[in-house]
Amino acid sequence: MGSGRITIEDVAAAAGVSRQTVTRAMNGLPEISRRTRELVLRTAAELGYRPSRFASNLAARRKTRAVGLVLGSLRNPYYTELAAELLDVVAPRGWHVLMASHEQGDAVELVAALSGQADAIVGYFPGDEAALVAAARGVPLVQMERPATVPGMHAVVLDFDTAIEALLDELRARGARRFGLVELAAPAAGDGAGRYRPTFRRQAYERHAGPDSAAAVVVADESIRGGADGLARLRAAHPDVDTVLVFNDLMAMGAMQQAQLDGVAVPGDLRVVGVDGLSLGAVMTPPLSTLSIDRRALAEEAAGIVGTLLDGGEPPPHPSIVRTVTPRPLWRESA
Amino acid sequence: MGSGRITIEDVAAAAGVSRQTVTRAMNGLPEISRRTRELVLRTAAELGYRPSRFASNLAARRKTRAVGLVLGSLRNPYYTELAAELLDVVAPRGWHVLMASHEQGDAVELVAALSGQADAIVGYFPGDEAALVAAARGVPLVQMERPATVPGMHAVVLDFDTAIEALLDELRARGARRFGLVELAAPAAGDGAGRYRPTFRRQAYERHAGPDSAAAVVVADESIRGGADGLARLRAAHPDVDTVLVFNDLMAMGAMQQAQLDGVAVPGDLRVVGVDGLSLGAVMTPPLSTLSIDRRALAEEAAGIVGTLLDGGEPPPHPSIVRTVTPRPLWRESA
DNA sequence: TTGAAAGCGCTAACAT
DNA sequence: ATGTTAGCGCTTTCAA
Repeated sequence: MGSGRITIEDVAAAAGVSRQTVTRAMNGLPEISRRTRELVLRTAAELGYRPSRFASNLAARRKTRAVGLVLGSLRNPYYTELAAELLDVVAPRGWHVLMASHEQGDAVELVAALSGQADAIVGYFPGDEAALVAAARGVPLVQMERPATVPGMHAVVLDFDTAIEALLDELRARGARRFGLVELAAPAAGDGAGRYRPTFRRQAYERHAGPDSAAAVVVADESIRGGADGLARLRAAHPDVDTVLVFNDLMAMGAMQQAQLDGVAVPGDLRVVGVDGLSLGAVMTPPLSTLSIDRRALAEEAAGIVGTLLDGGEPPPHPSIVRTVTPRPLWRESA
Repeated sequence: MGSGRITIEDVAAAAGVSRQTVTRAMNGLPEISRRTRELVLRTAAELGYRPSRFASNLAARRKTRAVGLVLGSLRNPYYTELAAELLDVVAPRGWHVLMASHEQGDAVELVAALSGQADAIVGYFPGDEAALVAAARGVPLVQMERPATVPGMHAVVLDFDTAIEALLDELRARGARRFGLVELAAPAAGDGAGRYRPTFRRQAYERHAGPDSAAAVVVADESIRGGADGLARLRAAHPDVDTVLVFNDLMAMGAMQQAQLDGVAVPGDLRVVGVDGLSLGAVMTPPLSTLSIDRRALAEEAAGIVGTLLDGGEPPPHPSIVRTVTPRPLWRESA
């Protein structure tokens, strides 16, 4: 007895029909009688037959598309809301989405693993771009929030320079005099662990916050706790800060929590502004003002790039495609 | 000129080597000289060659596994935290995860689509089980929070009866006299739209809340707004309710918001308890007490079932496997 | 170190 | 309504 898997051939033999008839029954094709269809389906079920998805996709005319999505963490609503948007955007095109997060490994490892199952990979890839492209083995990569610098890498970037300049201007108009920033710390583990590099958000902040405020920066972990902790350290070092920009909304929630704990009135004593535009921010007390990133636009741009690459008719190699999305302030009550 | 895709054959021809040599170069196998490897890699890049994932997976000895995950919505942190746990659980086994949500279509449609790309599908499947199993075409289904009643369907269920009885007892000990429930409304669209069926949570509530409280139930949408709205209606109809159980934490957040808006002190005037155990609940004011569902356990049980089915050595058909997880109260400050 | 032959398991034309 | 013949594009023996 062959010990391998049960194939279409086994079913055909058991049912006393041809392979083709089994295909017709399994896939609900029309050219088959009710009787034989049911016979085939029954014997397939009895044998526990399961079509090989690789074989059927290889033989089939229409290949189904799949895109890999690499996120920082599924525990940060920013990423999951982005994932939600991407699903919404690609579902109508019939694309599948394979999910992965940095919590499971190096970006390079994730890309290598996904490259065997996806036709394109989009998301956040910290690390060396050349290494990423090599790991992708020809599968196109679309990177978020960082420009593409090598062939095979494409990008959707965020224009924080424009956005943060406008944000700070408006905050000044609302009375802000002394800014502070709770910036993202270097990742503790994985790719590039411990190697801190100023984020684009910080760079934009330092360019526009004014000389007094540019130095009022602390780094903190990407979590609610991290934000709380960061605010405490910021206020200890810079008691005169009256307006704080926090790296993202999750951390800003922690900062607001800390402010409340310390008896600091928001926005009376301290204006707090996050970045992301999470809908959850509206449930805070007071509701969180934020520099909102249009996740739908990000998802659409990324999907657009993938579409161009995969279905654009142009044969590879393709020059890097880069699109830009500009965040916009969402004024609620914390600033 | 053939207008089809670029195959390994094209690369082999262009590089003047055999197909096999191209495979060796692309996959980083040892038995090849540096020179030819680089030659092959270069010409592959120039031609824009991308290996067919279907062909390579079909031919390869080691088949990679993929599990489909069907969730209600990626905009509800409960589901995304569950997804995070599932990723953590399956990543060490090298399984891929294909994501889908009810926002993109009927459970039956989603299952049909995923069945072509996944080796098993787990998650939430409202709708007729027989139809789901038929749509899965032999791919095993593992359903959450609903027992399996047909072959091909397996399940991880939640013991709300035990959990809610214990919860209500403890609430009584804390002074609760009159309970109310904000229950989930029927979905507005998709599968089974408009057809309301009492949830297991409601059934358990009605069994244990006592005759006076069993009737104090309103239904509301699965969203923050829905929860706010639900609490308003509950209090209008049953002003004497002093303790409210809300279908999930997301809705409970809305309820807490509404209470604050109406000047109702929590937990002084009204105890509020959610269900899920979201970490975000800790950031509310006051922090949300909740009947916590152990998402890690859910994910582990589901993955365990899939493992048994796929790698258990037993040939299909398999009898339905059902495992149980019991939610436990997580006392914070809202009750 | 490289090449030739033989599948992997299925679907798509074309018969019949 | 059913069977037959060719592939799909790659990896794996095995031989050179």
